[in-house]
Amino acid sequence: MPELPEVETQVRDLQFLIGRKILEVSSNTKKAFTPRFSEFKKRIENKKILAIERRAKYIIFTLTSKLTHHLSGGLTSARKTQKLLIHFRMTGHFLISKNSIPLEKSVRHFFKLSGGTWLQFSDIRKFGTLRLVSERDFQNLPEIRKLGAEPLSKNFTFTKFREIIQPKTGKLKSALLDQKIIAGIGNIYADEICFAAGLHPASQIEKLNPCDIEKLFCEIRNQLRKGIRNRGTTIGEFVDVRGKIGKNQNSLAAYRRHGKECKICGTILRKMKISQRTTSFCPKCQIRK
DNA sequence: ACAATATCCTGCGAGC
DNA sequence: TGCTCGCAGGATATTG
Repeated sequence: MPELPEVETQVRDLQFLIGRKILEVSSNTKKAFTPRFSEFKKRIENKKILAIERRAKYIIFTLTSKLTHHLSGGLTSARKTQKLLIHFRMTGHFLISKNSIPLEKSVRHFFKLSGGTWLQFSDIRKFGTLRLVSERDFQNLPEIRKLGAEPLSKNFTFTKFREIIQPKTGKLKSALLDQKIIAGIGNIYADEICFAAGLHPASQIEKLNPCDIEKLFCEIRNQLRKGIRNRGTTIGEFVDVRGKIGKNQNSLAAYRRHGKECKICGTILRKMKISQRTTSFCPKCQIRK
């Protein structure tokens, strides 16, 4: 499932589309759009892509919105921007093509761009969402406002992390998955972070000591960076915009490895449910606090 | 105020 | 072989 590293991999590869115009959009899964597809289409066509960025697991396209105003002096044109907000949820990803032939069976939406390029949105489970909002509405979107710290940003320091994690209670993995605390971590990287930090995913946060917090801080960043370096984790369907699978699945130590030997001590990894998510861990290497 | 549960959806692997 | 069933899961809406 696309988490921060997978979304980041796609965003970096899509940068060459900046400056292009969205000529036409079509879809066979119109439910995914906000506002409704007909309105979305009207508002997005003939707009230029100004920026492509990531926030948490969202891809944010900044688009031009050319408006004409009748002012006292005559006809002038004013520029405003709007944002296209995309969430891959479980199985979404973009693919680049030179024509409109679907590259995968599960391609749901097509964006015809200037320069003879098509952007295809593939999504097996149809959970992905595409939302177009004005710049002003974007600033007020609750799902964006509520997002927690960006773990790879400069201002995510150890002090900052300690401040946001210390007052929390409950299980460690639940906190790692909570987008309101730290944004971008999903089930794969949550298991990997707990394993690398040597902490049991069901540990109570309030029982973690300063050393545990520091290990966690380091491993949040290490594991996410490693995921990006490896161009994502492919378990099932994730590929980059050229259709190439990632490499991070080859070096996972915990995620979905229950029943297999621990790469450090050889103990058989166990599994349990935490926050409705399957969680794999080493009962010997990962201390439960 | 919070936590637990249902919801969306398709593909895959297990079991018979 | 071919069916059914359970499971996988991010975020949100709903219920307790």
